[in-house]
Amino acid sequence: MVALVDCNNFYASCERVFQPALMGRPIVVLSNNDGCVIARSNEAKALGVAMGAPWFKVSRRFQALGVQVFSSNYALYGDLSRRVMQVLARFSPRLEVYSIDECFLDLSSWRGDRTALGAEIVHTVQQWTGLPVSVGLAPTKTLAKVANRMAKAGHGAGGAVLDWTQWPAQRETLAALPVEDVWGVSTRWGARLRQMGIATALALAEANPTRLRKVFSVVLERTARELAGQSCLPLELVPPSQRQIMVSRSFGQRLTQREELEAALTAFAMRAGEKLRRQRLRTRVVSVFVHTSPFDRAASHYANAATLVLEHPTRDSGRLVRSALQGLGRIFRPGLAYQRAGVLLPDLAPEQVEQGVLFSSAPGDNARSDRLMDCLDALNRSPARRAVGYASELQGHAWRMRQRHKSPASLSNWHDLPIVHAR
DNA sequence: TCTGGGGTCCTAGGACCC
DNA sequence: TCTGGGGTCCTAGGACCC
Repeated sequence: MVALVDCNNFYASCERVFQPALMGRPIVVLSNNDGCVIARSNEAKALGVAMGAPWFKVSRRFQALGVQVFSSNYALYGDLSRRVMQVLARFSPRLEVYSIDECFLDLSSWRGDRTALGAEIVHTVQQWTGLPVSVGLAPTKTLAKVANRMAKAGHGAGGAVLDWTQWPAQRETLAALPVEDVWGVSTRWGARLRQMGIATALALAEANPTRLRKVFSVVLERTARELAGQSCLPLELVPPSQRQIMVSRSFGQRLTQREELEAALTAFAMRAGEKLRRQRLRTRVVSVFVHTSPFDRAASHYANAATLVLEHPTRDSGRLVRSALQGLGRIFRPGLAYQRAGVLLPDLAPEQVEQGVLFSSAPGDNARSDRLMDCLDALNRSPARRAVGYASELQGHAWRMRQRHKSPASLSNWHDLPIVHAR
């Protein structure tokens, strides 16, 4: 038995925690660079704001309707997410943090009233973090997703809680659920399934699993079996080690100068190094990519990547920066308007095990480099954020993203701490 | 003027091994 | 006329997730 706890309209709800006056009002949160709509409050959904809509195209219309807009504030969302997960861990030590706003809990050993437990989870998270959540209970993860969806729609017996095993209208619910709304089925597979006459979750649950595996893959077969009540996706209680690290951004404006791109890639490589070291990993490969905007009509689209295989795995930001700039040298074409770039570390290894190299001339990371990196990380940790870096980052700042509607970092910056006045 | 940023898994095919 | 049978590893591409 598994519970899926999912925060309602997470980013929008986070913005309300420190601005309660926004309760009941339509809110949207934008992607980096204030590009697209990536989260909407229920009120904004009701007004017809589409998920993924380019904000510059629809902002006039919706701001006239009173929609409040926010740039994304991941410092805030990440901190609130951590707090929610801490609360949930009190209810079951066996949990899988599935995403920034979702968590699966193993309740198979819970003997009490499950709906009551769900209601207590909803109440506690609300009271301790200020965030609304919904709970779906079911024998499989995929069905827990369905149950959560029903709970959010207000069908649950306990308000925001729905126990699938107690739900009298299972078949009707699955029959009314479009197949592409099932977890693990998106538009492409949905279209192909419809061609096969499988248009609803019920039809998928009753489809022949072997045929699904043959036509699609074992992934869809599992989804179908899960819908039919057979658990195929175990809880991942221990998060597996990360396989790759990526840092990439769209620029605040188009870049044409190589030095500007170098500045951006320096910052990205630095950030990648921080992520690498936080997880106690090294990388053997540094890949760098740039591209122009696919939406720019004037010029033809250019996208390219360069991959550098290092002689020794490294966790040294200096090495990452040098490799990234070297890679850029291979793919930079003058005269283009670059819109985005990134650094990818696709081949990670644990920090402490290192494969030796038989014919090696270059030195790998040494104790001195390790100490330097630890020192760098210590200096750059909050509150002295971004205290020390590499000089090539100073060659330009035009790449930095637009964030015209950002709320304060109320939980992660002393200067942004809310002040409560008492009388 | 302006269109996000991360990740994962699976499969097929090619290269290699004995 | 005719040329085996079993493996592994790696990568690219395509799908999915939030």
